[in-house]
Amino acid sequence: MHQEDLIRALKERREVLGVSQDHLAELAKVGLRTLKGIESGKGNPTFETLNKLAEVLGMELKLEVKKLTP
Amino acid sequence: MHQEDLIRALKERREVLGVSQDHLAELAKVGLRTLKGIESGKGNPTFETLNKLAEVLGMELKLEVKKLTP
DNA sequence: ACAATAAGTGCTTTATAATGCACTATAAGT
DNA sequence: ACTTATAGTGCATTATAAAGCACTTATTGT
Repeated sequence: MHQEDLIRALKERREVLGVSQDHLAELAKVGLRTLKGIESGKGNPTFETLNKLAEVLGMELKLEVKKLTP
Repeated sequence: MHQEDLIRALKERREVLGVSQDHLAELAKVGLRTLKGIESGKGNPTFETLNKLAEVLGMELKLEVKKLTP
């Protein structure tokens, strides 16, 4: 999953849940500026930051061996 | 996936492939010190660093909506 | 026991993620 | 047109990830 895709997934999930950046940042205990930066494609978030956001959004980060695409 | 689990998965995959930290760091274009730090549980890697390592190890990072565990 | 390979640690520097604040831009509703 | 809410941007500071270097443990093979 490339960075853009991951960010898109994050943002879409937030929007589906009808949560504002403001509110999400608060719930996930992430700086609002940080969340704004991530969603607007700037920067390179840390695992911890992504995990905090994912948690609140009912998502999870996974690291898996790639399946063959037959 | 918690940070420890993700790191364990990374390390196990490297060992299964029989690749040294040295070699993996070189292939993934990640500093050796950085990889050592990550595998020994220190720090909080960025998405980019994890992705570079995952790529070389034939793995991928995913962000998914959590499935219900019934 | 020794040598060789791999993994882990302490210290330092450099690059940059995280954060807050103030501002602008856009959209949605009245 | 004017609020109101939400999203995005610039700038500065602080915290910390990334990196290199030198060194210390394991671990493995002879």
